[in-house]
Amino acid sequence: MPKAKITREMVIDAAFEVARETGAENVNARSIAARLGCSTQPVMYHFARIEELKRAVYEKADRYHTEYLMNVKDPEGVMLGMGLNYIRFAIHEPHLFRFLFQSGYAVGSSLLEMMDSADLKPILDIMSGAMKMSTEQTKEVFVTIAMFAHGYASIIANNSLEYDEKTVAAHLERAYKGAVSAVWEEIK
Amino acid sequence: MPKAKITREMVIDAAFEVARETGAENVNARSIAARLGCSTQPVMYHFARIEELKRAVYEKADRYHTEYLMNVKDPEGVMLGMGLNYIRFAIHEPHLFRFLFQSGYAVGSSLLEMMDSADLKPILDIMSGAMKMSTEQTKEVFVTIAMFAHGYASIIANNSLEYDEKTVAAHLERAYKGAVSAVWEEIK
DNA sequence: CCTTTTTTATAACACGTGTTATATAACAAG
DNA sequence: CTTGTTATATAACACGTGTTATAAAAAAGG
Repeated sequence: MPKAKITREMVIDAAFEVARETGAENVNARSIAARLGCSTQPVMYHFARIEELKRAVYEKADRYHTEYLMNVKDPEGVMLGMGLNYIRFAIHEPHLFRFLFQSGYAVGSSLLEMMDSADLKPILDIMSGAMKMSTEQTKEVFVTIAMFAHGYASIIANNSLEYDEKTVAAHLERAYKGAVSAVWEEIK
Repeated sequence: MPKAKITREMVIDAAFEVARETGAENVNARSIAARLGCSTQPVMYHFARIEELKRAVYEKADRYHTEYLMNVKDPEGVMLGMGLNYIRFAIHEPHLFRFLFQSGYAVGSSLLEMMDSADLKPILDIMSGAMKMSTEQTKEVFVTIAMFAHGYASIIANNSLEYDEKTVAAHLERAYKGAVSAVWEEIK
């Protein structure tokens, strides 16, 4: 049994780069084969259906995105930092952003379900501590910031325009301050 | 010169309905012809390139969207009302929403350019009056609400899930209150 | 009613993509 | 070195879409 020259991982990596550079709609047997300098057979050998390959690329993109968001130094400003990273991702990886959020590959969970997911729990706890708020209050601020960041990011990813990160940061910060003060207002 | 049984407008209308019901990616000569109960020729007769038809459908969708947003009774709550309409549109017309904002047909203007567009000026003035704020302050609140609404709407349009308008309205209202108080904070 | 022009129908071709068939090449085991 | 399995190459088919060719049908003007 000769071992494959073209491994499954090589196929995924090539497809990921195609998706990243030109969009996931360009992931197909022939384009990936061309990038690997081989025929379409190695691709079809590892993935009987192209759909499977796209799913694998989606999952890789999802991991990359999560890692990208997590890259926050200051634990005091986790929410703001993650929000900014969310938008920066859209600026630097618009094709991946669109693949992740506009291609129908995402598992369909509603916003409110997402808020209660196990993955988010520890992050919300960290934010909660840094912001000196209850988990419920933190969630409220988070929803506002998440929607704001997603909206901003969506516009950027779909219009491939230059955006000044300073301006974006200023807008995000204002939204953040507002969301926080809205929570304090509710108490009074 | 016999008059056409299938008019240009009938073609656009049929294409609009296809886009609205099943997505703009399904607008093609054969699907439109089938809906009109004719061959592909009447379609190609009025639109030599399918791209032209899609552009016409885009413009119709754009007008429909604008009209949808404008349907606000209470002039006191224009901004909130328009924000809610923006999200409601995504709930009820997800395919049109995606066509309008995620298909690459939108003319590429940056957010800040859009804020200074002539179309928006009168609306901002109305909001400004109702909110007892300067135009600059109104713009600041508007950016926050617009991004929030667009983010919320994008998530809804891309996940085809049921959303409770009451819940959405509550979230939007909180974001609105926060954005307003953030502006007042800046003054102090 | 006939002619001319316009509108429509039918059919075909080009091209990209998914997928499959067939055969060759390469390697591990004996 | 032979052999059998595996990995790859080449080629082909199916199918959907854009587009074009050709000709028939239909109406307006005379």
